[in-house]
Amino acid sequence: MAAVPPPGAVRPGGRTARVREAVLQAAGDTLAEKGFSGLDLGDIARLADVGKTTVYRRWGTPGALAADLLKDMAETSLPRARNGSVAEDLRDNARLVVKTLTDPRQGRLFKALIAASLCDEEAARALHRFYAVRIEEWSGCVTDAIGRGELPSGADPRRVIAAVSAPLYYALLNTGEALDEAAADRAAAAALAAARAGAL
Amino acid sequence: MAAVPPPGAVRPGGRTARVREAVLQAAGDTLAEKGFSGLDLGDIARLADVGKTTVYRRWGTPGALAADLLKDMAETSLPRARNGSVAEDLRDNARLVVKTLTDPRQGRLFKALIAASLCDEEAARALHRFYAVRIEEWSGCVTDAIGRGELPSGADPRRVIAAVSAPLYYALLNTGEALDEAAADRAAAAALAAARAGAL
DNA sequence: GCGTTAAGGGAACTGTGGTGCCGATAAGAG
DNA sequence: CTCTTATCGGCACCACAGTTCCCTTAACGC
Repeated sequence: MAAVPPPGAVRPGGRTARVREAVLQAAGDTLAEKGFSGLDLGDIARLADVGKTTVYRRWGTPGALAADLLKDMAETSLPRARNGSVAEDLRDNARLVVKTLTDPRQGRLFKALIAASLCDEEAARALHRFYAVRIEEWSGCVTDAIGRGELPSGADPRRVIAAVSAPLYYALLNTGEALDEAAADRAAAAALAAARAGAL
Repeated sequence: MAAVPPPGAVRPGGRTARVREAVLQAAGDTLAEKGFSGLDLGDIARLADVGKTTVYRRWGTPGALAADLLKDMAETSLPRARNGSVAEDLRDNARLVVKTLTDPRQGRLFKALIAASLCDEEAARALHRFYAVRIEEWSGCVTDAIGRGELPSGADPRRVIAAVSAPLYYALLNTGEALDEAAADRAAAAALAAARAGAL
């Protein structure tokens, strides 16, 4: 059982890195444009101007490619808000989520990545990791609020942040309802009310 | 522009109906077992003991087949709870959702159908319709509660019901967190607190 | 630099998912 | 019951996604 290193792991620099970058770029564009079911590795190779064999060897399946894209996305982080009040911080978070999900490219990309996570176990792990990172980044807002006495000390920071996003994703995925600023503000207010009541 | 009726629409009875039933049954089984990406129309034909040509002619794509399954599912409705208190009704709803999503067959099936809705426009419409129906069925709990004075009259029944499910689906799809009875009770309590505070 | 070999890329091959064709069967109108 | 024709189903066909083979290029350890 000699551990066979996956292709690209031994000499990850130079050309290998350039290939990965070009492929992930093409994958993001294609996912945003055609969705997960339109992610064909042959197309990606042509679009990234890379050998078809290379794409099949390094990624193998659309799911694995989506998973790698998610790993890449999890590394670039956005700074959270620091308004000095939870109400405003949560509202900013909700509006950011809505802005992302309604953006023509980002919204379609996120849908496609969720689809990927539902079709591929590896992509699912990468997606969960991605959201864990994003939630962690914003949970400081809640920790600070507890410190300021704005929220009960029993409140779970990650659950509060998750509670803000949840209804927005539910609208996106399940009901298909419109995502606008009013929806964002409602989501933030609901999460805040639940947190204040000690339900989170 | 003579409207060409889709195959199966002119003589929907007898054999045609039996074929549809067998195909939808096979589609449900396959979606639950292999997910949306494993939904191959050729396999379905073999499993349902039906001509391959027939499946391709009537449904054409995995997405359209999933959409038809969703239409079928939207027709069979489950009765809502009537405990006499919103808190209990919402808790029952949350527990039902968790029970469904953690059931080995149902949980996988729902994931697969959501994946289908993210890959196919028609399946997306069918899924949104499905949830609209399910939410409508339970919104009576909230309407009744408003009548009893348990909730402010401004509360939107469908939004309250959606708020119960949202964190559970968020856990299922985005974070991958465990779905247990505690999570259900928390979701119900949070929705209730938000509704009482007038945030919904 | 140099040499080793990991990684890339071109081209030919193949299994199979999806289609077209056409005769067989039975739904539904009268 | 009879007739019309919608729908089913078997078979042959084909385009192409995914693989294999092997040569070329360039990482990176020394």
